[in-house]
Order: sequence, then structure tokens, then C-alpha cells
Amino acid sequence: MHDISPIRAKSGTNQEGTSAHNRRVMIEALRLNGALSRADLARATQLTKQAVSNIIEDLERDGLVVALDAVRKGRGQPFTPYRLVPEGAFAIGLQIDRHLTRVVVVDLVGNVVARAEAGLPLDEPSPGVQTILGLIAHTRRELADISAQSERRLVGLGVAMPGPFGLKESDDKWMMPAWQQFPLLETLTAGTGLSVGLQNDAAACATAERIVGAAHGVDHAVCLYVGYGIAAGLILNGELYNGGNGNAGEIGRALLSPAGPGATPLEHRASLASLYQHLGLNPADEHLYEKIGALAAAEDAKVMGWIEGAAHDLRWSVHLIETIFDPQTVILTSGAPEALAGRLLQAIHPLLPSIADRPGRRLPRLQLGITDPWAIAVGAAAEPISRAFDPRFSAILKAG
Amino acid sequence: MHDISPIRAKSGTNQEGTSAHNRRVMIEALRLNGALSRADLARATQLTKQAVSNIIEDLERDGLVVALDAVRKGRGQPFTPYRLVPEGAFAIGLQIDRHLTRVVVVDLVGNVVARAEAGLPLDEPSPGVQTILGLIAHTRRELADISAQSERRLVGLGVAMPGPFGLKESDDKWMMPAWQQFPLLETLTAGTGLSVGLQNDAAACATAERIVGAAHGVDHAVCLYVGYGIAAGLILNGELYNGGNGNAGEIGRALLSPAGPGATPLEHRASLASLYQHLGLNPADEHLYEKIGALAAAEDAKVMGWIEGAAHDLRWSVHLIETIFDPQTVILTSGAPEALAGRLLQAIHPLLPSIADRPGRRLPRLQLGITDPWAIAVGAAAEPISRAFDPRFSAILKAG
DNA sequence: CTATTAAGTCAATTCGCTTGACTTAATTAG
DNA sequence: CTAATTAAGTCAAGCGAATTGACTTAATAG
Repeated sequence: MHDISPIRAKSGTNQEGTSAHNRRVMIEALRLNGALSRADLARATQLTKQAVSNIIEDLERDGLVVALDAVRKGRGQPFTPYRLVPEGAFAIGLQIDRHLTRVVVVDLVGNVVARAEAGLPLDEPSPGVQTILGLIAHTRRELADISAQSERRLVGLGVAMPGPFGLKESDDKWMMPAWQQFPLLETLTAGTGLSVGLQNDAAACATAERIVGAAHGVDHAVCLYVGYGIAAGLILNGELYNGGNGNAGEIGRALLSPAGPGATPLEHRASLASLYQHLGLNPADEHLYEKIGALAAAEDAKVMGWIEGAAHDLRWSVHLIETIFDPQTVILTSGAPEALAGRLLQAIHPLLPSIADRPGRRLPRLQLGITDPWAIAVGAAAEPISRAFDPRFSAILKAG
Repeated sequence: MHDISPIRAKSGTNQEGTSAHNRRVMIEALRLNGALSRADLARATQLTKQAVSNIIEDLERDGLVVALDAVRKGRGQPFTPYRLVPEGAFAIGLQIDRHLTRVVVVDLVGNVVARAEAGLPLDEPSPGVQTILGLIAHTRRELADISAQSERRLVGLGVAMPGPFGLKESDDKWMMPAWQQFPLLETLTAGTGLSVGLQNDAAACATAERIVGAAHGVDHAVCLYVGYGIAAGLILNGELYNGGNGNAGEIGRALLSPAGPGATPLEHRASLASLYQHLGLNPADEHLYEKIGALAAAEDAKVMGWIEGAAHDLRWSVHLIETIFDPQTVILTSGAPEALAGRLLQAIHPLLPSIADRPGRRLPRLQLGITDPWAIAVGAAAEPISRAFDPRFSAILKAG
């Protein structure tokens, strides 16, 4: 922001970057594969045994990994597997949805160790933020009871809320105009002292799937999230893709046909908001989740009608996503009860033909992801963890 | 292929990776900014003056950069700018289109130093490949006349042809089934002794735009290529995105509406193939390019009719691309004459509203890119150059 | 019991970036 | 005209993380 050089160049790197990267690679390898010996790690990362030994010793001293009992397996000296220590790091995830907010604390491997939720006023961010800071403080105290060194091991706060961000004017009734204007990140940074990151809810969902779900270890996946709105979280080359302005994947506003009066945004037909409207339910209703879960389980005619319409558009959305991204798999996630999400998944089938329909596929073209209403908050919390520990290009380079 | 470890992990890195990355960063900085002093480079890349000096000395010895005259500017010692040496490296680009093939040799900064073209049989790859190898040998001899050390400085051969690749069965008449089956890359590798890379034509186009065109220095851009077919080249985070199977951006096969008998693939309505059909022209006609150029310049009714239809669909494609990728700009490129491409661009306007319609934009939402029929071949040649000299994550890591 | 296989350590080495002092050469202030 | 200031660039020593190759340890196969 201050004194930007007119010269465009990528940042260089040095031994620090090398070291940081290799540590991250070790941590990711352990997350993806469970427990590994140093010899295994050396083979998998192409580093020497000695380099791996040094790094592991380092990580062990930092409390991020721990040795298990030696294992005898065939000839040769028994190996000592190492695994991640869940209590090695924690992060806080904050989901801000239209009518409620959720806060979770997750550990290094993605376990939820504390959670809290509360209602949220749609049009008044200021008291809402007080509520949020209260929830965060509460979960932090819970965390302190679990882990003595928790504060030192807290790597950040991830925020997930419906996008898109930073547009001209939010006169769209499906949005949250008051929240879009509020200096949320600054307030949260000041109020918590943590490093704060922001994602849209689909991105958070994709991050959750990547850390603990169906996208675990998959480098190219698209996470289609049907929540109050609808959006896609994009995992490309093993990293979340945000776009030029952080709004990539905001397909809720995609028009369903080239033009004309029938051009409807996708989110007006395939989002829970549209379902609530279809059913005449109040979105602020406290028992909404249970109600639509019961209706879906009972295969209520109105719900099934909505499902059919939404599935029709989603089928085509999957086709477009496959055609454009060529992902290894598409993951359908939802803030909806599993009964509803499952029926929606079924209704989307059979899928339209596309380039994804290729020989030698290993992963399904479309699969159901996490259908836990807390998934978004977990994904939000996974973002700082990923930022701190996952191998990524930017982590090798100097500066920030 | 052989003995794949079941352990999933990213590769580690070491000083070699560091060094390779920093050299690439220098080269990219010089390509993007023209000539820079070592002090400028140090500031831009965050490396120390000393590190930059060592690397520049190295690059100079390798013949990749050269010092210009010292420049006095304000206080302090005059600085010595360095610039890239075009003859520092060469690459061959091969475009295989439906009815013809083009070969170019480009230098380090993207200048074409030799070119050749020939017709190609659609259904017989084998004699076609002999033609291609002949063209390559021919341009190589031309190159040898220009640069004595040319062979040593040839970094690779890039191939661009219409995708998608590796599908089940190419019973689609718009495709080139015979070519899809032929072991092209192996034959070319054996026939030239060069390292060979493959892209679809839109990706090649995007690479060309990135090296010498509208996407120069832009990190998030989508290149919409209207050629015989239609596809999008995706530049995400400053690198070309290929997808899980190398078929990302193949939007020609995207269906234009959710379902029903009217569901037409985009390429049946917005591709030059569809124009030829609309006009009743033979795609193998030698003077096709001139013919449609003249018709477009004369605003022929039939051509304008096709433009209107194609623009209708492309307008919506741009909307979808913006909504999904949130790019900084969308670039319309085409193998068509400028008269036609320009009118098509005009006809696409006004654009549909989208998240790209945001305050503080610097780049146009949609702009015309290179409309040179040789652009694809140049982009194909740019791929090995980029692979050899551009900073990228994979270049830091070991092996690969 | 011996040969073989494999995990892991030890100590020396290597290599590219960093550090801090220094040199060179220009402009600006007095 | 001189001295102070500013900035580019060099020099030489140092550092740090991975590498190298020999070595140790401990298991199984024959």
C-alpha cells in the first residue's frame, strides 16, 4: 500500500525459504499418510535421510510431531514412525451466516476441540461483532483448559462468510449489505490479537474437505456448496484458488441462460434460501434445520419439487464445472441436513456427459462431502492452519 | 510410471532449487520490465545486492543477459542496466490445426526468427508427421544460419493442437480422431531429440498473450480463443492452469442450456467451424482466411448473422468466466482475421452484469488479444521457454 | 552362524545467500 | 571549489541447510 515499486517481479528465496518449505512438506506428508518413518519421508520428499532427521528432530522439539514405538517389518533395523501431535497447533474458525454465527477451535489435524454459536442480527453488524468476540473469548477459555500452551500455539483466526466481497453496491436482497460495509477484519484483529484471514463460505468448505474430507490429498477438486446461497470452492494444483479479487467460485450469481427475461441467477433456484422461499419458511426460524431435515426424510412433495428443480440446474452446473476445470472430482456439500443433501445428490444423477466421463477414472465424478452444519466453521479454522503449515509457493519466497 | 510409492508427499527442496528459482525470477523481472540495474533487481526480488550481482554475472556468462551503458540519474554512482539477450535461448513451436500445420522458432523474448507452414491430411497422421518433421528440420536450418550456437540454445519443442485429449472415443465429427490415437509426442521426441510439451490451442494462445500480449504481467486472466473450435486458456496465479488431466478450459463442449433437445455445445455456435458451415465454405479451402476477412470487412449479411449469434453466446460465456474465475481481464483471441475478430468483440458488448463490474478496475473486462494466425504457434513455442525460464513452484522442487 | 537388508547417525563438506565494511562516482549544499 | 550526501556495486568472511559417504545398529533369510 505504501511506496509500491513500479517494478514487477516475483520474490526471490534463500535457505530460510528452503527450510520453511521442507518443514511444511514433512507436516503435509504426515497429515496425508498418517505416521511415517524418517526413511519413508526421505523417499517421499526426495530429501536425504539426514535432512529429514534434522527436520523431524526440530519438529519434535517444537511439539508438532512425536515418535511412536519402533516397528519391525522385514529385514533391516526397525523403523520409528512419527505422527503429528494434534495439540501442536490450534486455530479458530468463525462462520458468519445470514442469521447465526458459529465459532470453533480446531487442532492441527482438524479435530474440533471447542465450539459455540449464537444468533446474529442481519442488519446490525456492530452488536453482532460483540456477540462474535464473546464467542471467541469463550472458546479460547475452553481451549486454555485443554492445553496449557494453547495461546502460544494459536496460529490464527479464519473467517468464512457469504461472498462476493468488495462489489459496488449490495442492493441485492440475497446479500448482507450492512456486513459488507463494516470493517470486520480490522475489528476482529484488534479484538483478538490474532492474524485474521477471510474466505467465502464455499472456499472454507473446500478447505475443510481438503484437510479432513473427500478432497484429502486430491490436487484438483471443486467443492459445490449449497448453503443459504450457492458457491464453488476451487482446489487447483493442490491450493485453494481465490481469483483476482477473492471472488472466484461465486457461481450463485451466474445466469442460467444466455439472456432474456428468463435469465435467473443460479442461487435463486438452487440454494437453501430458495428452498425456504419455496416452502414459505422463515430463514431466521430456530428449528429450520430440523424442519427441513424431517420434510426431506418424509419426501414431502414440496421439498421434492424444489429438489427436482435445483437438481436440474446443479446437473448442468456440474457439467460446466467439469468442462471448465477438468477436476479429478466434484464434491457436493451443503449446510442442509444429510437427508436433504443425499436426495439432492441422487436427483442430480444421471450426470450429463462431459470430458470428465473418461476411461481410467479413480474418483467419482460427483460425491457427497461433509454435511455437517459446522463444516464451514471448521473450514474457516483450517485456513490459518493451512496458511501456517501447508507447502505452498508463497511460503518459500521472501517477505509476505 | 514405474514403482510409484504409495506415500503421497510434495517434493522437498535445497540450495539448487533456491538458485534455480532466483535465476528465473531475474529473467522474468527483466522480461517484464525491460532493462534493470542490479540494485533495482535486488529491491524488486528482495534479494541482496550481492546475491543479484552473483546471479547476473552467471547469467551474463551464460549469454542470457547483457549490460547496457551506465546511466547517470540523480545522486550516487551511475547504474548499469541489464537486459535479456534475445539470442540467449530459442524454442520451436508447432501448431497442428485441422487442415494445416505451422512451425515457428522464437527467441527468448518471443520474437519469431523462422517460420514455415504446410497443409495436413485430416485422417492420416503418419504422412502428416513426416511433413511436420520436415518443417521442423527446415526451420532449424534457418536458425542455424542466424545463431551459431543455436542447437545448444534450443530449449524445447512446444506442440499446440485442439483438445480435449485422452477421452474415450472421438466419434465427434468436430474432432480429429486419427490424430488423437497417434503417438505424436513420442514420434516428435524421437524425431527431433528435443523435449516436447503438449498444450491445447487455447492454452498456447494464453501463453502467447502472457509472454508478449495483453496478459503480460497479469496474474489472473482468461484467454477466450475462437479458432476452428473454441476454448479458454486459463492463467491463474500467474501460471497456466491445465486441470487434472490437461483438459481445463475446453469449453467448446459446454452445453448452452441446462438440458433438453436444444442443448447445443458452444462450439457448434461460436467457432470458426460453425462459421464455415454457416457460410457453406470448405474448411480446407486455401484462401479461407482472406475470404472471411473480406466478407467481415464488407459486413456481409450472412457473416453478420453468424457474429450476432456467436456474440450472444460469447457474451454469456464471458459472464460465466467472470463469475467463476474472477479474473483481472478476459482476452478474446481468434485465428480469424482482425476484421472479423474486431466485429465479434463489438457485438459482444454491452457485457452482461457480473462481479467483474466492480469499482477501481484497471484493466478492461474484455479486450482483444493477438489476432495473428501465427499466434498459436508462437504460444506453443513460448511453452518450453516458460518451462525453462519462468519462476514456478515446480521449478524450485527437486526432481520432477 | 553368517550374509544381507534397511534405518538411522556422525562428521566433514558444499554451495548459495547474507552481512557489514569498503570503494566508486555521481549530485547537492555551502 | 570543496565537502557532504546519496547510491551502485564489490570484497571477503560467515552462515545455515542440505549433501555426502562412511559407519552403527538391528532385524530377517538362508
